[in-house]
Amino acid sequence: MGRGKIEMKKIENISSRQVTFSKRRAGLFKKAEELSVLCDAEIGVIVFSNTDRLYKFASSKSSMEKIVDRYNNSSHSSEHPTDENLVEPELNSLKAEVVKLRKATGRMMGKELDGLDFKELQQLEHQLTEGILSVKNKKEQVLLELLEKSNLQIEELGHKSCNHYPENYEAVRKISGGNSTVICDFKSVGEENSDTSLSLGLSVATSKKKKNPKIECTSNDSENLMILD
Amino acid sequence: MGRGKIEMKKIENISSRQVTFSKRRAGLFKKAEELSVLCDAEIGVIVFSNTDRLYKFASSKSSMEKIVDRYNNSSHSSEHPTDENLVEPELNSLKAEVVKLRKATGRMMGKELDGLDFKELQQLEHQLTEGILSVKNKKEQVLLELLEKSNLQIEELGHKSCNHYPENYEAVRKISGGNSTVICDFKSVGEENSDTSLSLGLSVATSKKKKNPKIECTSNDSENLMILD
DNA sequence: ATCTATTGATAATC
DNA sequence: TGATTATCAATAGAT
Repeated sequence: MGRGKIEMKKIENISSRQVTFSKRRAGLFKKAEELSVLCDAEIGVIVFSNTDRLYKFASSKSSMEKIVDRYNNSSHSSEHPTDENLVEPELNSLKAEVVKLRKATGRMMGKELDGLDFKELQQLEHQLTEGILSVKNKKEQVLLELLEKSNLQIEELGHKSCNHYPENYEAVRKISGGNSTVICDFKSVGEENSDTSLSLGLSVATSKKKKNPKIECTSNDSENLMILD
Repeated sequence: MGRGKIEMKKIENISSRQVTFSKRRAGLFKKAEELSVLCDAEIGVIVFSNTDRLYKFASSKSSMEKIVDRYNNSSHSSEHPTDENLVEPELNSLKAEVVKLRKATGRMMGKELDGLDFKELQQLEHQLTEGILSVKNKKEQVLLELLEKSNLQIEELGHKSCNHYPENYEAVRKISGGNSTVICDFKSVGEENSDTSLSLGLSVATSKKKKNPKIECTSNDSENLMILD
C-alpha cells in the first residue's frame, strides 16, 4: 500500500528505513489499540528498534507491567528448563527459587496438586484457610475504617445541619472504636457463611474473573512456610 | 476498511466480535512481522482475549522470553535499582520475579496485606477460596483412590478367608467407580463439617472458570509456536 | 472458510 | 519531521 509495493526485506536505505519504522510502528500501535477496544482484549506490544530503542504499547486500562506479569503467569508452568551452561550460581539459585515459588503459588491457587499426598494436601488447605482468615480480618478492618470515616463525615454534616445521626451510629462507634488494629470475630458482623461478595452484594471479585487479580507480595522467608516437594 | 466503517467501541455481538478478533489479530501479527523484517526490529506482541486466552507473536530469531527479558531490563533499569549493574541480562528480571512471587505467596498466606484496598482483598479472598475448593476436591480424590485400593485388598483377602465385605463396600464402588479421575461432590462423602460451608457456598461453575487459559502463539520461528492447555 | 466492496494504511514525494 | 495523495492491503459484511 502506497505509491508502489515494496519487497518484504530489510530496507537498506537508512533514512527511509527510519521513516518507515516510524510510520509502521504508529500503524501497528493503532491496530493494537483498535483490536483491544473492539474485542475487549488486553494487548501489549514491545518493539526494539535496530538502534536498541524501546517502544511499547499497552492497551488502555492496562500497563505493560501487568501484561508481562500476566504473560509470565500464564505460559510458564515448567518453562525455563534452567539452561545448564555457563550459568552463575546466583542465577541458578534464583531460577530454582522462581520454580519453587511458581509451584507454591500455583498450588495455592489449586493447580498442580497432583504430586501431593493426603497429609500435604491437608497442610495446604490449612494454610489457605489461615490465609483466608487473615484476609477476612483485614477486609473487616478496612471496612470498619471506612465506616468510621464515613460516620465522622456524617457527624460533621449532622452538626452543621440538624444533628441527625444515622441509626447505627452508636453501635458502629462501639464496634470500631478508635482502634486501628481491630480483631473481630466474624459472628459480630454476620458475614461468615459464604463468600463475602455474595453476602454483601458486592460483586467485585466474583464477576471479574477475566481480569488478572493484582496480587503483589512481600515476604522474605517463604521457604519454611510453603509446601514444596 | 470493509463494506462499511465500524464504530471504535467494543463489538457487542459475540460471534462477530470473535470473527473480528481472529481477523484483526492475524492482521496485527502480520503487521508486526512486516515491521520487524523491513526495519530489522525485535518485536513481541502479547494478546489476551476477553476469554483469557493468550496469543503471542515474537519476531523471527527471537522468543517472547528474550523480548520480555530485554524489556524488563531496559525499562526498569531506573526504577528497580537492583544494584548489580553488570550482571547477566536475565538476573534482574529473575530477581524482580522472585520479589513478586514472594509477595504473592506472602499475601496468600495472609501476610503483608497492608497496602491492599477492599476490592483487592476481595479478589485475594476469592482466589484463596478457589484454591481451597481445588485442594478439597483433590483430597477427596486421593482418599477415594486409597479407599478403593484398600477395598480391593480386602476383597482379595476376603476371597481367601471368608468372603466378608466391608459394610460400605458397595457404596464406595458406586462412588469411585473404576475411574481414575473421580470428580466427587462433598455431600456424598460427608467427610467434614468444618468450613465446608464456605466452599459449598460457591457454585462449582463459578470456581471452575479460570482453569487453564489456553495459549496460542504465532511466530515464524517454529520454536516459538506452541499451544498449551 | 471464501468472497468483494470499501475503508484504511502507507510509499513516494514534496 | 509533517502534509499530500496515489496505491495497495486489510477487513466488514455477506455467503
